[in-house]
Amino acid sequence: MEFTSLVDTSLDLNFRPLRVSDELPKQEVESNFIGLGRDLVPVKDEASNLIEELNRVNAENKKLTEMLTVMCQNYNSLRNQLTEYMSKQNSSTSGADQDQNSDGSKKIKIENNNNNNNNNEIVKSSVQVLNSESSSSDEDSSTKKPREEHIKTKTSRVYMRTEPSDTSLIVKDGYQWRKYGQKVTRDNPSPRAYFKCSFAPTCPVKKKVQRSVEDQSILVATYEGEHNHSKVDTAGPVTTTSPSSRFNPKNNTYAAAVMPRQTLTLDLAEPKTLQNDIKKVHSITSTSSASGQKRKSPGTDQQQQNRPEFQHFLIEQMASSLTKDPSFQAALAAAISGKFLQNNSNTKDK
DNA sequence: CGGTTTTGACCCGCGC
DNA sequence: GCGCGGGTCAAAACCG
Repeated sequence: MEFTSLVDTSLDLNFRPLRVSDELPKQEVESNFIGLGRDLVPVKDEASNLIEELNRVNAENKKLTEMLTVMCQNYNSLRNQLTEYMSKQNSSTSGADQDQNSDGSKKIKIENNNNNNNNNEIVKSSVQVLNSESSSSDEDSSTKKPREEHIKTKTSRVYMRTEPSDTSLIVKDGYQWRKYGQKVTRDNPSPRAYFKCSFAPTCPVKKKVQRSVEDQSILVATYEGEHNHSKVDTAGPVTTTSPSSRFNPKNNTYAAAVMPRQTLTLDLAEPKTLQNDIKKVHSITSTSSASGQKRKSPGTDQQQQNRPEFQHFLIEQMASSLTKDPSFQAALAAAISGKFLQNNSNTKDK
């Protein structure tokens, strides 16, 4: 299982002008645009907008870097666990006992623990892969299904933290669902909701959502099957409260206009790519940064910006801003969990 | 008016 | 055969 297939998430960072910042001397900003022959007052506004934008982009860069680090750590951890499991599987054909869950089904359970104290919505995401020949657990069972479907059905589970006050059983995963039933089960006082993909019967995917017995604030979503279509482009599932980061659930991207008419796509397919994309962000922001400071000492600033320390700082700034954006976190989490599911299905097919 | 949600009824497998 | 429990159906209610 490669991370590339796991997370094919792109970022589109759609930045909007922010609040006015007084950190940069106004004169510098003004002087930058005098040469453009513009009126002073509009230039002032535009310049301050650019500065705001720059500051915000820097902050987001930092956030993104932090988030990337955490993601990479989690990914490595997940891959190690998977590798370990695979090697166990290969070394012993009868070694399934230790991998069996209490319900008897053979599963891979990879947990991705909540990394820190920020407001991540997804506390942990786990992927459970049922062996094609194995029976399903009580939770995962679709006992009435024909055997063939049993073999084909991919089951995965996603854990998502919700607000304690939020009583809805809605898991934002980028797909559109239609609820077709709700039931109170014996082992859990919380009702279990049953959803079908809105594209049913074309798309056979179902999901069950129920609150965790241990922690009522955690929603456990169990997915069965795999989508035969792309994500629905609805604002609902991954609504971002901040217009600055517009998430597109169709392709798991964040749309970003870093600079006016400049759209940037961050491909989260793999850490290396991500790093490169962050650098793209940086290079764009560097450009805007340069335009804001060029006047004073163009050459010096250019050199300054080319310094790795400065680049790193900018990256950190942007990443920081991104990772502290709850809407971005939610969208990213949804995208990743969605990709986990997809990858899970694809892996099973092979 | 069409799509979605709600909810009681029904179906089916399983254990006794 | 019966009861139990999970899953699904489908009519009514709801909503935009």
